Amino acid sequence: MSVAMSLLAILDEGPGYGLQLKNEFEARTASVWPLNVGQVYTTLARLERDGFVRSRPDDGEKTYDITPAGRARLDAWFAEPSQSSVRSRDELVLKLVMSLTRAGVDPQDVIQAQRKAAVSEMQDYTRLKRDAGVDGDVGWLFLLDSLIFQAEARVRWLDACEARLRRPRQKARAPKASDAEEREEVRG
Amino acid sequence: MSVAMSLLAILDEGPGYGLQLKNEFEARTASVWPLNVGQVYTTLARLERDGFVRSRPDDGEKTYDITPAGRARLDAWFAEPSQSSVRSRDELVLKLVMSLTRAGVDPQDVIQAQRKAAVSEMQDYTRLKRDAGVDGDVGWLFLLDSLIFQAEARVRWLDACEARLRRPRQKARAPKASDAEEREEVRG
DNA sequence: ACAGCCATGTAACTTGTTACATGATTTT
DNA sequence: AAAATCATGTAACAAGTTACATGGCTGT
Repeated sequence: MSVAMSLLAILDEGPGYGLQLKNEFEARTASVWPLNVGQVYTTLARLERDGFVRSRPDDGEKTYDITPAGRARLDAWFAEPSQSSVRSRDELVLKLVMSLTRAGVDPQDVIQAQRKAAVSEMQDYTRLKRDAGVDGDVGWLFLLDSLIFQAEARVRWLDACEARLRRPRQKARAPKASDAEEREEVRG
Repeated sequence: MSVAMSLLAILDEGPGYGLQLKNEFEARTASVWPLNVGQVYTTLARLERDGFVRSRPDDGEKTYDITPAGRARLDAWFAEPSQSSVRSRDELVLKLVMSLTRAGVDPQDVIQAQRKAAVSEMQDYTRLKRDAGVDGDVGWLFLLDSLIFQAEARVRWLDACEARLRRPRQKARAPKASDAEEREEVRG
């Protein structure tokens, strides 16, 4: 959905064609989120199918225009709250939760490996931000900040998990709906 | 992928069948991430196709076992870093970036609407955490913490964006490939 | 008998994604 | 002429998701 709505948003600023849209998109995300050209065409076809854009064969390029319905859809998109939780199950969280009951895997190891990756990510983005400076493109700075904030939150979350694992003050509560009775205890 | 790997992780603790796996999964995510039963069956079929599980027709239920290949795949999954940036383009970031160049939409409004939603999310999860207490299920607490940390990061990111918009110290750099020349100035 | 749950499954669809084919124009 | 770039497109697949069909068993 995000890609479709982004293309729609670009088209709302004026008509455009396939490759041009790809370049616009990547210019705004500065290649952190590369976009395969093929996907632009498939997405445009789906947008046209749904009546959000209309194609107009020009010279060599096939130009697309946004329709009133497309504009309405775009308005709705901008107004909608983007729920972080619902959007998709967080892979890392599932990984860690699942590691808790897995024999042979120490959750602490998982935490440390993921922490290392997150810190490294954070450093990369921080470096990019330093290169961009304070007078860079606003959109690009927003994107970088988001990546940094998210990575930082991730590191802090991993630290909190690690701390909680180190002092298991709880009485090893029996699992709620599970019927696995001889569940293995997490080794410290 | 996350769902498939999670089911595989549950199966690694012992054989199981469809509905049971669904219940196990939901018990561990306490219904924050509900899982349609149908998806369990489609996912199991795909896992079997790929040789990660093997089915064994029992009485009424069809029991599944993890295979050595499945165990290997699981090991790899636990070892892999979960990259936050690559996993998927962040919808909210795209929304905000795209709103920057959109006539008729004030990025500040987008920010405020999203901030409100994020704060509300945070409060919901914080309430849930308070109810869970410090001696609750570890996995459940991990999940809640993650949701809280992510929502908090989101709020702080939105605040940072808002602050940056309010003091446009930069010389309103011309957009790279865009041809929108009369860009509206953000109102303070 | 009927309501309700347990249990399995499938057809259909969405979004994302890539590998590949094709032709036109431009550069070397 | 060969290589590169521009431009469009398609077939195919992965993963997620849901609505619906089907059958068995249990309690009232």
